[in-house]
Amino acid sequence: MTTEPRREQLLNAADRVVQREGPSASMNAIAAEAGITKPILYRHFGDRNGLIGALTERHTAGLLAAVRSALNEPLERRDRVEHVLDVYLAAIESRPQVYRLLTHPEPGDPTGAGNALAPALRQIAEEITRAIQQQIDLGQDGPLLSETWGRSITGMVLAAGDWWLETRPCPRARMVQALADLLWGRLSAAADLPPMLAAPEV
Amino acid sequence: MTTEPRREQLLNAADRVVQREGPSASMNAIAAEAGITKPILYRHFGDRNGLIGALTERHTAGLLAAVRSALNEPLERRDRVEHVLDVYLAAIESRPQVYRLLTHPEPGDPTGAGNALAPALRQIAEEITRAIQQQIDLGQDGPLLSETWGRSITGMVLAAGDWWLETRPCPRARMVQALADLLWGRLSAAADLPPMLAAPEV
DNA sequence: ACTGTGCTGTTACCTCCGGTAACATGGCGG
DNA sequence: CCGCCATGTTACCGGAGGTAACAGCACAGT
Repeated sequence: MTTEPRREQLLNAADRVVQREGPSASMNAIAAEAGITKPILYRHFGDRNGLIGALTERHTAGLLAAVRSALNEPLERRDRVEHVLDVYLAAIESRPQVYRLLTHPEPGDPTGAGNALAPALRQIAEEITRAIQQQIDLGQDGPLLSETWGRSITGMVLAAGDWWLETRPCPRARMVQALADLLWGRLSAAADLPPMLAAPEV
Repeated sequence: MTTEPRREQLLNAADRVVQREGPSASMNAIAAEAGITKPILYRHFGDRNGLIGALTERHTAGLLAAVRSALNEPLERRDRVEHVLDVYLAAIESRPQVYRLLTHPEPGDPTGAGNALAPALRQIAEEITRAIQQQIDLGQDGPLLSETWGRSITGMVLAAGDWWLETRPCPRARMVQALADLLWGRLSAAADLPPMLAAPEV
């Protein structure tokens, strides 16, 4: 009963084919990779969402634990935030396909049809919310702000991380700085630029 | 040649059925709504992505123009940012289904397979980048920061907006404040809370 | 008046997907 | 020896996106 070895084998096969073909891999492909046929997969996982869910749960644990631990590191606040950002970026950098599975749930999901955030990201958002709530004094607006910010920061880092992975505009450390600077209000602190009155010629 | 009226009719039908059934509406359903059959749709739009693309382009224009104009409003920086946030939230509030279509491109898209941001959002991100670049003095890091922040802010507002639409935790104006506060570095400015040594026992 | 051209529309089909029903094995405890 | 249960199979269903081939119809040009 400890971990149901057959299930693990099937998940390993699914993992391989997802790494190779991306999250839209078909059930047939996964079954073939496992050397069997579809109905067995359905017996073990119910439906496709069950399989993908089991697959993501596997990887979510690690990412979530890493982020959570980073959120509780005993550092100055800025350093802690940078540490969290670095942990996330390092994670998605090390295994892009896996992270893509976690962060971009492809299929038409009838359950909660409009979620921007995949389950793994929702958990991260909740973790951030919790950390804000118990580490930072935001007065009576605390609950609303921390919830909003948890989602916001998650979405922000998701989008930024995707873009960074695609285009690699700078090393990771610099990206961490750029994101932390944004959260630290550098957007509001910087000086104005004189308005462009007309497009300069040439 | 001016606007190809037949195409417009078909897009109107597609619009109706998407409003009703969400972005995963089938080609058959759209054809039926238009009172015709599938091959005509394919003659006009090539494939499903073509149809959805044409449909989104229609609505993207409005949203993009609204955001762009808000970004160039002659206000104090904080007020300008709040204005942009309010414009976006008001837009997604007024027609959620349409904006779900714009912001969450459901299908397995082989083109640029990992984008967190739909085309409409990519354009918004670029708009924000441009605004930052020509309004704010960020020194030599300007280009990198503005690009990063453009994507980041877009992702942040996307995630926050989705969550807000789903759960409606507060009126729009308050949400605008919460997001602007985050961008203004309130996360870094707030006081520490004393560390919880152990879970209180009630 | 005839014919070509181009758009409108149809029916019928293909492939592939997620998912299921029904049946065939093989090991293992009573 | 007998169930029992998990393993595996083939064959199918409904519905998705997409295509081929054919049928009207309207309007130009000769």
